[in-house]
Amino acid sequence: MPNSPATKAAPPRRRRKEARPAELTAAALEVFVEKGYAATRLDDVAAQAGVSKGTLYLYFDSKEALFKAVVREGIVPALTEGEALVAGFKGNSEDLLRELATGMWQLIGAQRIGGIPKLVFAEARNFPEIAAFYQQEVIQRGTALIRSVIERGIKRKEFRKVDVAAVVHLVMAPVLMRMIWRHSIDCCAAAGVDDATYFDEYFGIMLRGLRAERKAS
Amino acid sequence: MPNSPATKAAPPRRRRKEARPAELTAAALEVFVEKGYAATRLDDVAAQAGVSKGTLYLYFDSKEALFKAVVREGIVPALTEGEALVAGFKGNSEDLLRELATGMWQLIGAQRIGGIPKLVFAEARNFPEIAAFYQQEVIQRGTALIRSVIERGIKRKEFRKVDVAAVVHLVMAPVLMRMIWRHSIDCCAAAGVDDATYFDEYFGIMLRGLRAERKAS
DNA sequence: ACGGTTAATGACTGAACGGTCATTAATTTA
DNA sequence: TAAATTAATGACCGTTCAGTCATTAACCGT
Repeated sequence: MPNSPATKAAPPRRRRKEARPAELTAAALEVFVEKGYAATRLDDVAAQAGVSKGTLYLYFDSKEALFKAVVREGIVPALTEGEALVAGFKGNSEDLLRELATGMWQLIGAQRIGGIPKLVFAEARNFPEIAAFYQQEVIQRGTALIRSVIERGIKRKEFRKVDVAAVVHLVMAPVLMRMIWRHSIDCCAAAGVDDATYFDEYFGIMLRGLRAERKAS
Repeated sequence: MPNSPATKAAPPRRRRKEARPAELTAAALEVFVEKGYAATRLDDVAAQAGVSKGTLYLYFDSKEALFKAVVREGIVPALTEGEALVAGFKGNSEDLLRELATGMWQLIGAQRIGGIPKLVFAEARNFPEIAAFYQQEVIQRGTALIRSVIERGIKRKEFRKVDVAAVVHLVMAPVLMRMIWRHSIDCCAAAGVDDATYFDEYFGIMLRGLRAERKAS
């Protein structure tokens, strides 16, 4: 039994004004993804970060502000990166879609932050402020990004003519559902299908489904 | 001002032992879908059904029991119907998949009960009992149902050889995501795409993606 | 009409949680 | 080293909610 006799001796306070915000959003991400928004207790976030609840309120005005910070830090940069990829891409649109989806999966889906979309979908109704925020900062940019890829493919005659708005959602759905499964019923191994196989089949179906038919000469 | 002078006169009690359970599950469905599981207050469910909270506990042991009753009443019968469709189907597998997906959408997705999957995905982590229940009674049967259709198609050489487990999830994803959108960020009109268009494009891509390539003679 | 049965009620309990603020102590400055 | 500054604390408040139970009243048989 180390640390005797007072095992519960209060650890010394540390003043670390600079490092706190990042530590707190990291801790918050952990707990939000684990518990959801409403069910996250700020005491738990504080404990996870090794500080008291009071300290949390020193850096963030409210639970909502804390959540927004987590999203801005974890998702928005990935979107910016995706936009850059699309803007500068030279090859065919199939490859672009592949790279974009794969990149987004690696940056978001496969990370802890990949638990956030589930949370937002789940609790949007109960927290309209958060829904509006996420709509603006993530969904609008995300769908615009996919749309630009689909339209590029159609314009270059690599993809069939399809209803772009619908297809944008169809392309995103399997990726989003993969994130959702991973963070809900069967943690980390949705029905025993590994990521590689899942994405292989995803591209196999999606790209065959989008490909412009080769007109018999 | 009708009903004067005591506008707040307590409405008379009514004893309706037979009708209550169905009324209560209907009210519960409404509130669960609106608020989610944890955020649903049993007082609200009772109010929605026009009874007091005490009455609710007369018919259901707990919130959990109430929720299970809602699922058993609203989703399980649709699965049974789907199983019957597949078991007796004579045509080709493309048409079977079409009918199954369309039928499930009409029976579940387009109804209020279509809000339940979102809720389960969202809160499975926090309520393991409910996750296990839903896994057993819905997910297992649902995935088995889709799997049987995919396998049928491959066996009859109507579909390509694919990784069945992965494709089962890929086929379900767009339908599930449609339900989720509908009950979260943009209520009832996911990004301005109507159901008909969405499902047209869904089948267009999925079936093209699954179809066995016609070997050049 | 009246007494017995039981469906229905709603005030109450105990636990939980977001947010506050007076107090404490680490660090800096003089 | 002593005073000033401010980061950090945690007890506390008001509110919310699942579940309980003593009381009330609707219905039924006689």
